[in-house]
Amino acid sequence: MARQIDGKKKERIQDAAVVEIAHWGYYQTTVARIAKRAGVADGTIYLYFKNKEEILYSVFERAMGRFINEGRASLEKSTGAKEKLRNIVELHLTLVGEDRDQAIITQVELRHSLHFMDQLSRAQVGEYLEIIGKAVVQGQESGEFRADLDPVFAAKAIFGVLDEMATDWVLSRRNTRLESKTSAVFDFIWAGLRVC
Amino acid sequence: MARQIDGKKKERIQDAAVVEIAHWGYYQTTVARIAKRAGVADGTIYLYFKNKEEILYSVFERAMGRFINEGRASLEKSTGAKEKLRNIVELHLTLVGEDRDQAIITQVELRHSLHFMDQLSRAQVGEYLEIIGKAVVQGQESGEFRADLDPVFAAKAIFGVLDEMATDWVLSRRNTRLESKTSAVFDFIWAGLRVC
Amino acid sequence: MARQIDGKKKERIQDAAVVEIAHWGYYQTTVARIAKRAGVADGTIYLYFKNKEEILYSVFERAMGRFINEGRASLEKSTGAKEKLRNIVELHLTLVGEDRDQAIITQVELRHSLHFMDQLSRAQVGEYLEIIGKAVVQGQESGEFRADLDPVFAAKAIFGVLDEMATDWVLSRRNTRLESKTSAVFDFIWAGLRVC
Amino acid sequence: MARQIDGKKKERIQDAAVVEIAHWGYYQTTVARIAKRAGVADGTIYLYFKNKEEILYSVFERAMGRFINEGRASLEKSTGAKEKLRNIVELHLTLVGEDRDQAIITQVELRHSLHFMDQLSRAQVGEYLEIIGKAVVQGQESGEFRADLDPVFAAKAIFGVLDEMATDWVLSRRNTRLESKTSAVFDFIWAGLRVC
DNA sequence: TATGAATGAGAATTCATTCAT
DNA sequence: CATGAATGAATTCTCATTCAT
Repeated sequence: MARQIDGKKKERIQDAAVVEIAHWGYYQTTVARIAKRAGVADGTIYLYFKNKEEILYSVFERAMGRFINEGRASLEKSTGAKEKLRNIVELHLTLVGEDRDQAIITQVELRHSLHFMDQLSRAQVGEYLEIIGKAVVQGQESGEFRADLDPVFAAKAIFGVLDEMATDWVLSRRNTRLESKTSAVFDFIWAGLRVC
Repeated sequence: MARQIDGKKKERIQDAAVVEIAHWGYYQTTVARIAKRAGVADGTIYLYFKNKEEILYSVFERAMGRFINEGRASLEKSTGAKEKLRNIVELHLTLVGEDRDQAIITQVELRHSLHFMDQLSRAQVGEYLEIIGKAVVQGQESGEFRADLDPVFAAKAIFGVLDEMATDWVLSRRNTRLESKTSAVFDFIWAGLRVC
Repeated sequence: MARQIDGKKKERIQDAAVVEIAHWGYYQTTVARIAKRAGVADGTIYLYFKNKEEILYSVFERAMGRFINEGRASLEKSTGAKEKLRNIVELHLTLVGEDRDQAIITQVELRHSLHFMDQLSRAQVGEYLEIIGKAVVQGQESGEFRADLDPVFAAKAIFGVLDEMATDWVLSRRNTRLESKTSAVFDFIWAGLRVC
Repeated sequence: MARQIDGKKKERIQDAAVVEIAHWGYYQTTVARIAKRAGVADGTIYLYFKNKEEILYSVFERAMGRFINEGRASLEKSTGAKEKLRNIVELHLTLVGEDRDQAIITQVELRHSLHFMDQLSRAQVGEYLEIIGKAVVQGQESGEFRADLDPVFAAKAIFGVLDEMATDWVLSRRNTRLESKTSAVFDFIWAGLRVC
C-alpha cells in the first residue's frame, strides 16, 4: 500500500511540475514552487527525484511515451497506409491538444532542453519519426504513395508540419481545438505523398 | 567615429553572446562569460544592453532581420510564384546552414524564449510567415497553386517543414550542408501546392 | 532477554558509528549511513540515542572507559612505579593500536569535539591523567623518580608523548604495530623522570 | 592600490574566519557569519576564496607558515643545540600563547581537519618536525645529546610534549601565560636528551 | 520496540547588476 | 565611455529528527 501512495505522490509531483514549467519555463521554475503545488515539502521531492533536472526529464519521458505507445497502437488498428497516416495526424493533434500545459512542455521546453539532454529526447523523437517512416514505406510498397521520396525525409517533413501546427496552437492562445486542423494538415501531407 | 567604434563593440558583444548561448544555452550563459569572450569588462555590457535578456533579444532581432530582409529581396528578384517559393526555401536553408551557432539560437534557444517574450519574437516569425504567405497567394492568383488552400495555413505548413529540417540539421551534428536539402524540400512542398 | 537484544542493538549502532565516523569524520557522517551499516531503520537510532551528538559522545565514553579501567587494573597488577609507568605506556599504545577506526575517533575526532563538549571528555582525559599522575607520585615517594617535578605537569608531558605517537601512527597509514614503540617511548619518558 | 585593498580584505576575511571557527568550530561556522564579521557581503568571500574549505586551508597555511619561518629563523640565531632547542620550545609556546583563537584553530580544528586534508597539513607539520629533528641531530653530533636516540622519534616526542601543553592551555580557559611553562617543558625534554 | 516516509530549516554558492573610480 | 570589485537576493539540495503505522 505504501507503494500505491508513493506512486500517487510521484505523479502528483510530476503533474505539479508540468503546470509550473508550462507557466514559468524550466529555469524559472523552482523546486520549492513545484513542492508547494504538489502539496509536499521541498525535501520530499528528493525522495522521488535525484534532482531538479530529473523531474523535467521524467515529465518528458512520460509525455513522449504516450505519443510512441499510442502511435504504435494506432498503426496496428488500421491497415491501409493512407488511413494509418491520417490516424497519426489525428492522434498527434489530439494528444497535443488535450493538455495545453503538457503541450507547452513538449513544444517549447522540450526544444530548449534538447540542447543539453538531447541523447534521450532526440532518441525518443527518433523513435516517433520511425513510426511515421514505417507508414510511409508501407504506402510506397503498396503503391499508394509515390516511390521517389526518401521515407526518412518524408517522416521529418510530416513531423515538421505537425509540429509547427502544434507550436502555433500553443503560442497563439486562442481557444480553438487543435484537432480541427486534422483534415487540412492531412490534406497537405497527402498531396505531397500521393502518386499524382 | 566614436559611433563606429561603439557599433563595433556592440556587435562584438552580440557575436560573443551567439557563441556562448549556442554552446551553453541561455540560462547557463553568464554575462561575465560573454564579456570575457567579447574582450570587454562585465560592466561594459550594460552600456550597450539594458540587461541580459536584451542581449538575447537583440541577437534574435538581428538574425530574424536577415531572414525577413533577404526573404523580401528574394521575392522581388524572381517573378513567378513557384520560383519565389523555391528561392525562399533555398534562402532559408542557406541562411540557417551558414552559421551553426546562430542556428542553434534560432532553432533551439528561440523556442524556449518564445515562451516569455513571444510578443516580439512571434511577431517577427509572423512577419516571415507573411512573406511566405504572399508568395502562396500570388501562386493561387496566377493559377500555379491550388486555390483550395488557406494561404495562412500553407505558410505555416511550409515553415514547419523548413523548420524541422533546420532543427534536425542543428541537432544531428553531422557535417552535411543544409542547402543540399533544397530540392527535396521544395519538391515535397510543391507537391502539396500544385494543381494536380 | 529483551534487554540483552537491545543492548546488542545499541552496541551495533555504536560499532557502526565508529566505522563511519572514522571514515567520514563526524560531520560528514549521516545518521542514515550509521543506521544502514548497523542494519536498523533510521528512526531506531533515536530509541537508543537522544540525538546524533549522543552517539559520538557514547562512543568516546566507551573508549575512554576502557583506557581508564584497564589503566587502573594495570596499576594494581604491578608494584614498582617504574614498572607501572611502563605498563601504562604499553597499555596505551596497545589499546590505541588495536583498533584503527576507534583510534581515529579518539585521536582525531575527539580533538574536534573537545571543542564543544569538553566538559565531559576533558574530564575523562583528566581522569586518565590522574592515573598517570599517581604513578609519578608513587615513584617520587619511593625515590625512583626525581622529586623536583610537578606530577601534574609530568603526567601531561607523558600523555603528550603517548598521544603524539598515537596520532602519528593513525595519520601515517603505515602498517607498523604501534606497540613496537613501547620501549623507545618508555625510554624517553624514563630519562625525563629518573634521578640522574 | 587595488592590490593593497584586496590584500587587506582577504586578511580581514581570514581574521574573521579565525575568530568564528575558534568560537563555533569549522562545521558550525557559516560563510555568512564570516562575511558579516569581516564586514563584507557573502558573495565577496568567493572573490577571494574558491569555497569555504579554502578559507580554513588558507588560515592553517598562514599559521603554520609562521611556526616554520620563525622556527627556522630561531635556529639560525643560536649556535648551540641545547640553546636552539630551548628557543624552539619558547617560540612554540609563545606563538601559540599569543592568540588564543588562532591557537584553537591550530590545536583543535587543525587536528580534525587532518582527517580530510592531511596531505597539506601533515606535510607542514612534517616540515616543522624536521626543524626540531635537525636541532636534535646537531646536538648528537656535538655530543651534547645522547646518540642512542632516533632523531625522528625524538622530534615527535618533543612535539608531543609541546602540543599537549598547548592543547591543555587552550582547553583549560585559565588566564595563565603559556610561555611560563617554557622552563618546565624544556627541563623535561632536556632530561630525556642529555647524556647522563 | 521498530520502521522509514516525510518534513523543513538551514547552508553554500552563483551571478545579474551597480557604481565608485 | 570603461572598468571590475562588490553586492545580496535567490536557489538547490541535505539531513537530523519526528511520527503515524
